[in-house]
Amino acid sequence: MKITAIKGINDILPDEVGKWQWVESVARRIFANFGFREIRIPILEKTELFARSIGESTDIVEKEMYTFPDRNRQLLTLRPEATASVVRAFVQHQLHLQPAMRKFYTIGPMFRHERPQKGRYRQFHQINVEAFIDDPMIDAEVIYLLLVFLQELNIPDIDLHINSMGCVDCRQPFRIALSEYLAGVSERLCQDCQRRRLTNPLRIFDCKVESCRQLMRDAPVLLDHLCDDCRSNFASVKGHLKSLGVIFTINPHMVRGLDYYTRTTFEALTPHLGAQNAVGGGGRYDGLMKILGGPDLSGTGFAIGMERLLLLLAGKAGGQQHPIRLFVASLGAEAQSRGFQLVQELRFRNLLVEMDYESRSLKAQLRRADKLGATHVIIMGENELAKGVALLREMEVGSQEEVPLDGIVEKLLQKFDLVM
RNA sequence: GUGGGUGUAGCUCAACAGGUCAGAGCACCGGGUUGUGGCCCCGGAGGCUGAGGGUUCGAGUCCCUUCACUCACCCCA
Repeated sequence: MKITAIKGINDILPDEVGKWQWVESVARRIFANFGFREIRIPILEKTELFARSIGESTDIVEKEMYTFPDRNRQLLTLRPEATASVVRAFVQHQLHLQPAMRKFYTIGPMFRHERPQKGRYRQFHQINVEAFIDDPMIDAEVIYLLLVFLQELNIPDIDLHINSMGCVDCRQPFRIALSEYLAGVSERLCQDCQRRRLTNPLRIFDCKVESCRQLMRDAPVLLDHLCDDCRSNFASVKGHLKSLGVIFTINPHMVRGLDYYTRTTFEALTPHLGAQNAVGGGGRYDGLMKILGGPDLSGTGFAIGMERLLLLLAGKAGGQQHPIRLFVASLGAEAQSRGFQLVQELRFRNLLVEMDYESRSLKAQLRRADKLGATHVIIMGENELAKGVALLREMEVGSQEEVPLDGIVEKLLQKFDLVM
């Protein structure tokens, strides 16, 4: 029985890594322009952190977390999302005392024990952005940043949906109104929604069953029940978005999976992800930091699914491996040893060089050099060694010239413009 | 957790209704040039056809079990 990777937890092979690095570098560049600073948070946290932040009765906490006791019998969890950790770190290090430290991003793996499918894996990667500033302007900025980033990557057909989830004050009366409505139509809901009605009524807005959708068309909507503060806050966010030329759809039925969202929520949707439709999503969370024992600062953030992003990028060129520049081919033990030394010295001097470690035919070595994309090859055999030279072959044209071994390193560095 | 699809060489896939069916292309290795790449030609290596059991004279092909992958439901990035 061969040991394989765990279901839904995949290797990223060298040929794909270029794309990952490219996406990450674009993210770092743009986020930096927007004043966000990278923060690196642990992959493992105390289970309590997620239970308290995400919400005890969410699917994530109830059945999707990788949770286990460590050797001291403390319950630990592989993070299913990043926001809780960023907030925890912010609170733990008292970063609110440094007013210039309010905007963060982080990139890394998350874990959820779900059945894998297209665009959904048990270990998946997110790019997260969080800003702890209480102003509708920051909501608009964060949304704008998400769109700018996706645009920079040339992701096609992105549709931005926004909604407001209100605050504790307006959500409570609304829940009651919704529950009353649902109780009235309960028998006409699908099986799943019958269950949702009691566990998470808001989710019924997400149901794909046509009959449920019809019923929900007449259901009360949170947007109509916003309190004055929330209403004007939402208006302000929309105003700022418009001022930035952002095109959006107000989707009063959009529901997000984590309990901590308040007021502004948003998703970047695409039709190209199979059963999935969100590449990125996020929103504002008012009470989270206080729940986690910190100051009462609100936050706004989003998460982008890396794998989903890469699916949308598939087929497009993205970050190639640097082709090597020089290949050193040698014939005979003596020459091979000299070649080995030459290769290491050139590498030390910052040149991308490769060689063949099995003593193969010159033909085989040149073939390898070609495969690796070398523009030049040094050929060293007994004949050359005896004359105290090496051959420098230009692959493109197939010409070669003799180069004295004496001072060959400097000569090559000059050739590749690497002399200091 | 539930349902559908698929499992044949490293990769992508063939093999009519069970009977030379274990193959092709790419990749890999070697030769064509006693020491010279890409194109071309020739050759080679590589698979107990996911695993186990059953039906049959005979199974990659049919049946059962199991595992894996995949898509979808659920849920979410």
